[in-house]
Amino acid sequence: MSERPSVVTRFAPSPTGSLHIGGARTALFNFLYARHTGGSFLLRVEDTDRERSTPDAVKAIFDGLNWLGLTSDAEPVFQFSRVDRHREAVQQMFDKGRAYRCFMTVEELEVEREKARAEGRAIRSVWRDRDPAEGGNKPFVVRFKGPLEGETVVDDLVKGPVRFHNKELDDLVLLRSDGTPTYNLAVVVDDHDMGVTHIIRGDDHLNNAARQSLLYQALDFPLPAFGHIPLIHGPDGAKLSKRHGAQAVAEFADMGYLPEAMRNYLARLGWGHGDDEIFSDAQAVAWFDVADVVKAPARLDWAKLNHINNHYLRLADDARLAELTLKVHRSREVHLPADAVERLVAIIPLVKEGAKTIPELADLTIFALKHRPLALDAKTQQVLSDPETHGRMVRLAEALTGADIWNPPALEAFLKEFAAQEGVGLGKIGPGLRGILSGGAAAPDLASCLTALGRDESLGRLKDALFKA
RNA sequence: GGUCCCUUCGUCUAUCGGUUAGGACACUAGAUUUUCAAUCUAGGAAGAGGGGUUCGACUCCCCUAGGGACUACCA
Repeated sequence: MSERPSVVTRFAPSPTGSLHIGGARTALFNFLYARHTGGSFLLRVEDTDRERSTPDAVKAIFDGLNWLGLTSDAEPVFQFSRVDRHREAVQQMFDKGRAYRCFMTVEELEVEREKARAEGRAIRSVWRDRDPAEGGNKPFVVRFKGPLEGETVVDDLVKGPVRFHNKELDDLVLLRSDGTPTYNLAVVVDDHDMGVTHIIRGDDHLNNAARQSLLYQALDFPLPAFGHIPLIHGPDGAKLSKRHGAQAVAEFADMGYLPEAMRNYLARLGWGHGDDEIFSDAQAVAWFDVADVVKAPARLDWAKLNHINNHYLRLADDARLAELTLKVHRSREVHLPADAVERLVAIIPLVKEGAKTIPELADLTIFALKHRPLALDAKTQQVLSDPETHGRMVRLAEALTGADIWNPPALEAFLKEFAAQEGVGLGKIGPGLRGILSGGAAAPDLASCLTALGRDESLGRLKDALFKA
């Protein structure tokens, strides 16, 4: 039937730091496009720079991708392990007269660089047409012998056709003087060998795409499709950096954002499907196409991320949120009761609509984890110091003791009824009761508070506050 | 400096020659109210500027301005 090879995309980070959200979005787009087309998504670690690549960075990147659920369909390829293959490719180019040894010293290179810039052209080595024997035993790099005329067109999936004059494209270093392959050579050979059909990456590589296209031609490799997506900027429009709050996906995780929320937000940043704002992973897969990616860079918008995270917090399983929230309480060194998890599972569904992140969920649940007797805040103490209010609270506690109505609607009705009996509005009861139950911390509505705390804990807190000493 | 990319409300975006330029977040006002939220209703808010092409441009072309990437023996 169809002879068209299936789509293969890849994410190819260099392990020199953490996984940034820009990279994460690139990975996401590659992942979505692969899933959308029924193809596969691969991972390659570009570790040819031995100086800067670290195992910690590799781990950080893998952790980030796993957290986001962007797992590759095959074992990750480590680029450095493929040096022999890279050298082999260079040999092929030598055989075809498409590569040459360049014995320029760094000083000579510097002079040529200046000259080329002044003349408005790309760097060319005098060794292009010289006999390598003249170089003797001096150190050399291997350069690509690029075409001097004509043009190279990168038919980009998102930017459209982009034309480059070949004379503007310099003779790339293929092999360094120590014999190791450079990035431009390695990507081309690896993408070809891995069967990559669609290269979706940041548009900081758009210029490289032209140079790499030349390498594909020289190697007789079929040209893949390119899709260069814009970078993500900070809220002020400048390149995203530390001062914008966060850039590593691990930081977003620590700040209490859910991976599914990040996926939705990141997908919507620089790509859209009509008016759809919130959508499932399945919908993203069904709808995504690189061709629909927006051409202009997008800015990170914390408010919108918060909004989306709030949405997914509402959908999330309460036990899962309880675990996440518990971690935050632990990190805050809260003295936790033995049944903390149970308490959290009970209270989270009542407060999560008001939370944007996990730390906020911690703020909203701390009242339920307090140990009796609670320390009451100044405001509550003041409210209770009023004899009338104090008396009313005592009557409420007594009435509550006799009632067997521990569910929100019944308790709500009960409180209203009690207020009516007392001849006052809820405003005369709410602040005091709330303060007693929460100690002054944020808490949901009263009926929910009572329900979540449970009869014993609720009555206990009332007793502590009203009958102490 | 050179090459290349980009430019619709504050932000993310829809529009693919004919719309009162739509939606979302944010914001403002009101409603609700026992805290903080949440929720509901209403509202303000955009085609960088200038030339063309066309009966008709946000949409196509050119110029200008602004932003960005690349210009490494980094990736």
